[in-house]
Amino acid sequence: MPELPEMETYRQLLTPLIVGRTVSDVSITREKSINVPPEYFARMVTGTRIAALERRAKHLLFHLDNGQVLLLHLMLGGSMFYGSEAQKPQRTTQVVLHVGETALYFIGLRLGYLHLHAAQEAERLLAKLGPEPLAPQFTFERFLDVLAGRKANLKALLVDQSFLSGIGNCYSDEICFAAGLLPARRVPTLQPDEQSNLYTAIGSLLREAIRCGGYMDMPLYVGDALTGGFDSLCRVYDREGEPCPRCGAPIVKDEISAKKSFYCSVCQR
DNA sequence: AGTTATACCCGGACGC
DNA sequence: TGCGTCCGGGTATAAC
Repeated sequence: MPELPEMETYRQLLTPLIVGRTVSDVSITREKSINVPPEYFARMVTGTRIAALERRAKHLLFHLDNGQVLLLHLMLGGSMFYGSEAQKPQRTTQVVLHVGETALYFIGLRLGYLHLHAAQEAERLLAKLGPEPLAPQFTFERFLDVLAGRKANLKALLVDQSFLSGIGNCYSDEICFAAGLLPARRVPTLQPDEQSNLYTAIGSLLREAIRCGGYMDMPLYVGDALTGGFDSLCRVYDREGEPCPRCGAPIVKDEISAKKSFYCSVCQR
């Protein structure tokens, strides 16, 4: 499921391909994936220029030059493909934005969506998101501020979008492993050095994952060599029974706060 | 206020 | 192979 690094990878790869270009046509094959009548959606989007592409947590915002924004959330299983009809993978698409000869295909939007909003409205909808973990303003002091008073375990905390935005099930486990902390550890039990390790792990893990193109398996376009590079670098996520890369003990799969969780019971305390 | 339960949705995994 | 069943997962919302 796309999390912050996957959406950031999309943003980086997609920006030179579509920003500044005009949407020549729109196809909608699943009305539930959008939030307005298809005719209205098509009328508002067709002919507009994509002025900017912005990532906010796990969302991508397509800023149109008419003041409207396409707000994308891929949720589970959603993905995008950019290319020609012939190159497109054999998957049903829910929405297509045609850009000249090529098109941006939105695939696997089940719970995911591509919603049309006025820029101000999109802003309002995103207002409850917690801080961006990679923003320069997100200092260790700020981290301690948002940590204060929390009683939850690390798993529940890290995936809580109002605490920090952009982290999901995979990276919460990878962050806990990098910090040497069990996902079931509760915030009030964290020692000062553990708080510091956690903060450092959040930044380093997310940055590494972005550098490697995230862990999504489907390339954005033919010849895309970046997307998915982090998949083979995941230390614990979805690696039940495999040896811990640090100590060799088998990775444990557990359920914490109703979330699937993977960790090393030797390296993480 | 913070934490937990539930609905949403359907591709894909699984069983027969 | 083919059909049926069921699960997973992030988020909004409701309920403790």
